[in-house]
Amino acid sequence: MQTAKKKSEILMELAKRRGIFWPSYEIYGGVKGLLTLGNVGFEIKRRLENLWIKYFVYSRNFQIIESPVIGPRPVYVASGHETQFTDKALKCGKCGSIFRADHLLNEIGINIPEGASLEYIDDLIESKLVKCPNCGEKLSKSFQWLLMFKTEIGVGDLGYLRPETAQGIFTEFKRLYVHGRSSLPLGVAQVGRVFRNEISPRQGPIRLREFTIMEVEFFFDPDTNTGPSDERYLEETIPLLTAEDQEKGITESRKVKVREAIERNVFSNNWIPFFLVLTKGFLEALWIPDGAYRFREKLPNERAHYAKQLFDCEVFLESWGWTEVAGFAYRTDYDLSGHMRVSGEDMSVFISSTNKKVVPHVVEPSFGAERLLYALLEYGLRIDEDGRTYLSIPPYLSPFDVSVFPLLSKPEFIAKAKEVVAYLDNFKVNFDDSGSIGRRYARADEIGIPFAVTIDHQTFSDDTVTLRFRDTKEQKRISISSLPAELSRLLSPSKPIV
RNA sequence: GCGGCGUUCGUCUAGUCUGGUUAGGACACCAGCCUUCCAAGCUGGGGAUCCCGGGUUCAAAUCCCGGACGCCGCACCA
Repeated sequence: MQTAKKKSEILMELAKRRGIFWPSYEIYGGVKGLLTLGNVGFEIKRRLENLWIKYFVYSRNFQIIESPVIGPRPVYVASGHETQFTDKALKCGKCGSIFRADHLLNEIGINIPEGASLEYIDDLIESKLVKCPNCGEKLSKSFQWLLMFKTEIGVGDLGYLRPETAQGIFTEFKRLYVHGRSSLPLGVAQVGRVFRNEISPRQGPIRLREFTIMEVEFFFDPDTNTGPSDERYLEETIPLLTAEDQEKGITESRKVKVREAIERNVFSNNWIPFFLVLTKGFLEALWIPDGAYRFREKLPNERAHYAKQLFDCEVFLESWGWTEVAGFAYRTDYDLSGHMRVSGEDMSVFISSTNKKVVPHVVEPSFGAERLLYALLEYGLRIDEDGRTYLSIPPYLSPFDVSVFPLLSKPEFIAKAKEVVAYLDNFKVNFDDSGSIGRRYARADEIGIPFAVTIDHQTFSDDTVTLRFRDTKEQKRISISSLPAELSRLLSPSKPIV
């Protein structure tokens, strides 16, 4: 635990020092929950997003779109966020403690209905003589804490910054369905910034007020689209912690075969386990080790308002324990039906095989990019015996493809190195000619650059260079002309397992 | 929001209790020399309104008050 603490501190220090990420607006004192990604962090995150797109969009032949960050109020009335994505809170006038109204009333055996008004709560507090549990004083009138950021569109029209990218897909469903050749199932993805006005964000890069979500809205007809036709996912094993297990007091996940879990009716539909298996392969491609992640079913009281069933993908982080990096929600037809009701547009589609109109159901895999970035870095961070710190992250996620160094900082070496840089113009190259060669390797290792090409004396006689590997420090000789092919091979990402 | 602790060059930190010279160091960085492979060496250099605001004092990094931010606990976490 002592060394574990140390590791996360080293990582945070490295992140600031080398330009991965740091708290935003520091010259104005900083703002909680806002993060700036530096030159190195930007590239790693962008490559992480690209890998996600490869796994969750291209490999499935899904659509990907980009919708506005700002939405007019009715969108978030229809989605239920305006009333549900909110906490009704009570403040003690004396000691200043804040309580969630529903929790406080629950403790004295009163269940308040969903969406109860503030007046209703105030009446209950008044009539039941509920006092502050901390100091016993009178509680103030209840107030609403909305987790969405409010804004104004034009003059006077209330809008919200999106708390998820999903509504930008649901609202466009009719057109997206046509673009998808009017057939189900239909997957539409989006990667983008979302905003949540947390009361008190903590945990550095883990809990942010503005962050990046990568999500798929997968639309299907529950009667006819019962699961993927390619059944390879059924044979895969995943670390699973079900709600049923948790209710029995079990806290450890179990490795279960998907086919067997389905037979035990663990999942409300087969698309959820399919996405869990796809995610397993994605985490492996991030080099998150086996045993460091699990899929935990959320208990009914932990679920978002729109979810009938919800699994979290949790990664174990040294500083924060099991941390949610992705959620898999069965949203049913909740969202499309909500938009039908509020907008008056018909969101149902015709299924020819059953000759019926249905409002499609939705399964939503949703990933937090910054949390995955942090997990990637934490599991990549290595500190060896002589104190060398380096990031052992997958080559295809590193901030540069390759370094090119002159062995000596002499003009002829530098000139030759620059020739090689120019030759490798299909790669993102880190060129560095300052300090000793060892120092340059160390600097490159620290931000996870997987390979280094060094121009040495022999280069001048036979046009070969050394190719050094970050994780092993080993080197091999290779001709300059075969570098592009060799690097391409080394940098190619792993493929989805299903 | 509450309570406790903290915030000093890019980074880590000494100094704060006990107010008093140019706020010291390490690493990093820059220039030059040296150097045929893993944070080497030599010389030189730049770099800190001591988180912000106010107060006490002849004098504040240091003491007091308020705020911001961070960590820990409480609460919260769609």
